[in-house]
Amino acid sequence: MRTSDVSAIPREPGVATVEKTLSILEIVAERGGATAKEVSLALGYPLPTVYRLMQALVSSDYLVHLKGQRRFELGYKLDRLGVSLHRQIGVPNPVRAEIGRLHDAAQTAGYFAVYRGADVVVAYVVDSPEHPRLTPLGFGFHEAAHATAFGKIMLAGMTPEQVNQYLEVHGMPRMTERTMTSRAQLDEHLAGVGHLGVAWEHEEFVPGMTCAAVGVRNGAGMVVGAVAISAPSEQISRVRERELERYLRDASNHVSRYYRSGQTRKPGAPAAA
Amino acid sequence: MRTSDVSAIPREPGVATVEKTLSILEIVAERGGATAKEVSLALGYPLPTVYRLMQALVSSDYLVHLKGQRRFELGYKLDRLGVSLHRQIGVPNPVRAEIGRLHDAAQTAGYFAVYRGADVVVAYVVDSPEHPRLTPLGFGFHEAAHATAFGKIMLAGMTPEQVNQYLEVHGMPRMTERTMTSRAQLDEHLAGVGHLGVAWEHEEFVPGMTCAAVGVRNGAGMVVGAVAISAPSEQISRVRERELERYLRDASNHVSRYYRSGQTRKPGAPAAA
DNA sequence: CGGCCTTTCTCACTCCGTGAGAGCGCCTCT
DNA sequence: AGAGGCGCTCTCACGGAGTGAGAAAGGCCG
Repeated sequence: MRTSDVSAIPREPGVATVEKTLSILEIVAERGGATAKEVSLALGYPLPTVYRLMQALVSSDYLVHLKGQRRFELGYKLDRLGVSLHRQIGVPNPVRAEIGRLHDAAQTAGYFAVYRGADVVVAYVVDSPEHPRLTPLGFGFHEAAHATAFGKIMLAGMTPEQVNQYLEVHGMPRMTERTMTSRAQLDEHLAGVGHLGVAWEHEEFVPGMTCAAVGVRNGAGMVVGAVAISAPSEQISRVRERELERYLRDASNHVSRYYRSGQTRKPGAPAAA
Repeated sequence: MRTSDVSAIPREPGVATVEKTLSILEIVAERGGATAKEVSLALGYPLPTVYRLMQALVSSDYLVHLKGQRRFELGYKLDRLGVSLHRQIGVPNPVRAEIGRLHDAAQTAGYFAVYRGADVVVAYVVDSPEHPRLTPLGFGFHEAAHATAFGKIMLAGMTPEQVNQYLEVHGMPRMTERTMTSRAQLDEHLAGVGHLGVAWEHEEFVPGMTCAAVGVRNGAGMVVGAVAISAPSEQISRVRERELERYLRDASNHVSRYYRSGQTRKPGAPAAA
């Protein structure tokens, strides 16, 4: 929902046309297809402009024009780009399988997170109707590292400068009443996490939900990722915590072994399978 | 690639900026990430322009800037758009399962195709290392209906005017030496396909590969999609043909039953014109 | 056949994107 | 460490590209 208030908003010196074009794409995506008029109304752009931009998108295969139904829908190039993105983030199949095993064994949603540039990003998730993922924690989630279990593991694996930089960009927004929002508190917590090798997060991100994570390390011993689980807090007893930690360490060991064994990154060709 | 000579190229009156922006996106996708300079060189756009456009893409989350590695890679919004596209094409789970069963039973790659606007598009594929898909036939493939088995089924399910329109847009390009390229020949063939209820395609699309398809019908008896398989021609004996037809009809029956039973989220009627 | 909606076209204006060039800052090589 | 190279950003004046009102063309409906 973009407000098209031209006067008030301090327009970044971006390329206005690009922004308009992309917002059209997103409107069509949100609504599952839209007519030009709907877009025009929703975004406040004049009709001819909308048509021109949409035609540009159609001719590049980012949209298709369903003439019969007088609607625009998303085009096929978006699938290819999505696939490319997944290939760039590149979670190897053995790792996927390991997260699947974690999900099965722990009977919780299972996650795998990696660094990407200065960010911490969810790269793979396995869940099921009985054990669903935390709603915002899908592929590509890269916010609020201070309030998630895998985020803490990954922050603990960064240099102090990197942590500073991360927090400068993202801040420490309060997600729930338990979220840590003071830097001192977080630093102390991260020291503990680094010491124990496991991070717990009790309702600091979503009320009623608990997460835990363990780091994945490469041959040099550096944290390169994290395996994590999430579960309703009510299901987490002392015994259950021990059990989950065991599953996490187990998964982490297997994944770490994979990353140590060579095939770390960019194996050139996305090997079959 | 010279950018200097504007007069020679018959520029469509598209929005040039949009085109440039999207081509940047695609370069980054192809190469699995790129620096601004690489993009500038590859596309022949001046560096500042590339930076400006890339920053616009970054600020909309279509790209990310990995400052550490001085590279741009694809952003997370592309995943969401890809997911939206899949939702718009919307192959219901029971249908997916049926194609999976087709793959298992027939021991071939399995396909499901639907109408989308005036197009015929591959909506779902199940394959495996032993039985891989035909290389260009991935999700979103929508060309050369005259040379594919599912394309023939879907053309046979369209009105003559719809077929005319389709062929006007796409033509009948020769794919192999067996491709039908005359309209009369195709019409005759389609009549046979409509009569038999199954379409075969012997090396008309890719040399050495054979495909077959059977239509999926809704409650009104209209073709709304097609189930298909592909296999190396050398594996196709007379007996095997019979067997594959049986599997296809079986899959088609199950899928058709699903579409008759109500739950058709979209009335995938062949809407054209 | 006549209304209504979608889509395309035209055209003059002006605003927006453009791109050379300079300058800054980080990484690397010696 | 210093020097050099490279990646990245900013500025600014020019010019053409995008813009958007308006109207006309094309379809579908009753």
